[in-house]
Amino acid sequence: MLWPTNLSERQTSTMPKVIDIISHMRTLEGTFPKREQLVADFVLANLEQISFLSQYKIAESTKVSVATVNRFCTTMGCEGFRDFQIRLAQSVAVSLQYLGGPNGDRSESGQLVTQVFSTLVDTLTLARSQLDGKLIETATDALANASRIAFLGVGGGSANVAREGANRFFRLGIPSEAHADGYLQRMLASTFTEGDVIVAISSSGQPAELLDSVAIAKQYGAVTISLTKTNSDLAKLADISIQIDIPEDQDIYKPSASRLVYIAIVDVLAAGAARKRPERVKENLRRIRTSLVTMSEDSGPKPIGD
Amino acid sequence: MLWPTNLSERQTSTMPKVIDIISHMRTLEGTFPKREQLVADFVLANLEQISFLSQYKIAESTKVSVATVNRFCTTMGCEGFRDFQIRLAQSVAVSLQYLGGPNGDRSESGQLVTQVFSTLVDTLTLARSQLDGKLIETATDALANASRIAFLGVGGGSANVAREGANRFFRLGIPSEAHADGYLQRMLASTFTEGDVIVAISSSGQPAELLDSVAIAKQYGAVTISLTKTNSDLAKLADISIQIDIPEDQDIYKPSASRLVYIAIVDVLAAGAARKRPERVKENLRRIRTSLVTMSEDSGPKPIGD
DNA sequence: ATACAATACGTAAATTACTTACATTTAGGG
DNA sequence: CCCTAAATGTAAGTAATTTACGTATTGTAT
Repeated sequence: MLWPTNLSERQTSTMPKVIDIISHMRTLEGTFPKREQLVADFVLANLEQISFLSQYKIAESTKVSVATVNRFCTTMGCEGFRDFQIRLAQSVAVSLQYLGGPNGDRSESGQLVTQVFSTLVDTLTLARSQLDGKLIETATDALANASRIAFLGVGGGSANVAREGANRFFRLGIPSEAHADGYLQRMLASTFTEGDVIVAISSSGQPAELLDSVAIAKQYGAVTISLTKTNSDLAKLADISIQIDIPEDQDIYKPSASRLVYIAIVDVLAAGAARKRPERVKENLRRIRTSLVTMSEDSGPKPIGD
Repeated sequence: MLWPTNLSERQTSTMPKVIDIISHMRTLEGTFPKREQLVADFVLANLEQISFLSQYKIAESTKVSVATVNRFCTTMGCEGFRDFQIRLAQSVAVSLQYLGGPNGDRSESGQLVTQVFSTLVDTLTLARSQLDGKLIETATDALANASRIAFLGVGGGSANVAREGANRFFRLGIPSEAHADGYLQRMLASTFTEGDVIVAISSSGQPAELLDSVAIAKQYGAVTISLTKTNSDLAKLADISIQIDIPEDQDIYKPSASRLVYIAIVDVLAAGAARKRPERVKENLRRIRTSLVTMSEDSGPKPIGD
């Protein structure tokens, strides 16, 4: 067996990787017994359908016996037909993913969509691998207990991330604001003190406004969190530095995915902080929803705040 | 049946979409009958194992009858348990692919990160399957040839998406602005005319400000694009409607992923428009970069505008 | 060429798993 | 408190998979 099939046996730490059964099949191509080879050919020719067929149907189509189909599966290293079917389904799903999705949209704009989304997902994956659970823990702790939070960002992208942050956190009942202007940032920072939190966001980690603001706030006892590039000046300066290294796409026609990643991280922080203060959050969300309900007749569960 | 299971019947051209069963399950979260909900919870908690379990094992673990497990599958829109198993395997494979395999970080915050990122990836996948290449083509055409563009959004989330849009498109050399205020929106709309484009963004598709603004702009000959919920009022009103159906997570501690999807779609539009006017884009990006370089010594390739 | 061994294959029985019909319980509304 | 409809469990029925065993085929050594 390649993979534990029942819960009690399963290892939670190192689950074996999904072996790409399609490649495996191609590797074994030619080494199969004659009739099994027929099955292999048929499978390769009908990858997308196989998973929804029964052994009988396959046996019928290939003119071999059911047992041969079954044997083919064990030859492939699977437990039996069932196991094979599932593994194949997984391989196929992954392969289709690369081919631009099951909708088979091979048009130019379809590919554009695929390209942008793939980049985003890849970048998200990359970012996740760089996130340290403990650091997130520390950051959410600070945020959940903050008496107020300021999100600072400079330039179009980061400023928007900052706004998202403020938007998320005020819903948790923590006074939150976002600022994009350097002078305001510095002024604000100097009013921050113990119990307050500054979150500085910058993909370059260099803007002087941010560096100044963080230094000022720190000096007055506020906790400073940075969301920025690994080893940048900003990362070195802040108390808690969430550092992310994202390859900026050189294709100037492709928007950079980094701000999306930043927003995702802000999401994580907000979700984490929310769990640490459940009562207040519930009440606040209820109030916000109530205030919105009067604006439209539909009161069902819907995105809070559009 | 959602998908033809035998070869003779199959259509090769328009294979039905692989519905992302995980997202679908999250959509239905809370609407299941009590015992079926138990099954749903179990499935979500053991995504990677389920496909290798039998109905019995699942029934046993969740303390419900086999029949209930089966019913759960049909409630999910599947043919039966088999069908469900395969579909789930596919969804899981795709998700795992992106998440780089089972995550080793089993700490609470590690799981938090995984959860947020998984949801994002799932939602992105789901959204992509709903995007129609032709529609995107039409939209990017209109945008690339616009003499000016206004991005309109109401409420924290959508307003930010609108800002992102403006931020992206002004870099392409197209005068772009974003507005979150209802009165400004209506006033602005009435100044729009042929050759101008309005992009209205709303996850509910109901705000009166947006409906009014779109109606006004349309009346004066501007092209109107909407980015909103399927079949909403806004979707019906706009000339070009990019319609997306995203399950809003019922877990109030988990931020909604929809705005991220909207930003992703704005990315797609920007990338598409950029390709249609390569010369102007290059020149504009060059100028923007030049203007930034003077602000910091480092002139290497870096995210344009932080 | 022939006999022997080993592998390949099919048939059918046994087992396992899935599905459905029906009876019972539970929850909501008058 | 009763009635109805939905939800659930039980158990019978059906389909699918796996296994055991016997036959056929292939290869090899004499």
